[in-house]
Amino acid sequence: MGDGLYERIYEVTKRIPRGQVATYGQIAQLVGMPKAARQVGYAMAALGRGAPRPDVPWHRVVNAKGESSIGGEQIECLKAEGVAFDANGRIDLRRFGWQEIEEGGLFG
DNA sequence: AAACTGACTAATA
DNA sequence: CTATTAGCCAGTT
Repeated sequence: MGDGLYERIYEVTKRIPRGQVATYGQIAQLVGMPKAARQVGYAMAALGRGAPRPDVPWHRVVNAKGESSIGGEQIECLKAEGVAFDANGRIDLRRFGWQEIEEGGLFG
């Protein structure tokens, strides 16, 4: 523990602000492994499976299409935080996608 | 030790 | 829109 890739993923996931979502690939980039989007998903799968990680908001992680890969509780949790889904069950990442850098304010 | 299984993404055809 | 391919890691059997 602590020196695994999964732990790194959990640390980044914990930084996602409430009411926003991040993609697997985005987190993969933040941990320094832009091609490890899969591992991010697998790391999330490892949660809610007897691994107590109540401090990791795994529900704020969705796929690149802006939709929940598992649905169910995932979607319910996001709706409860104010994240809106369209008729296709997709999230508008322009609005709810997590951006480390703020809008820039230049035009934002 | 080897094989299997998972909540992904981007590019190409 | 679908199918295929390459790139990643950890836990279970």
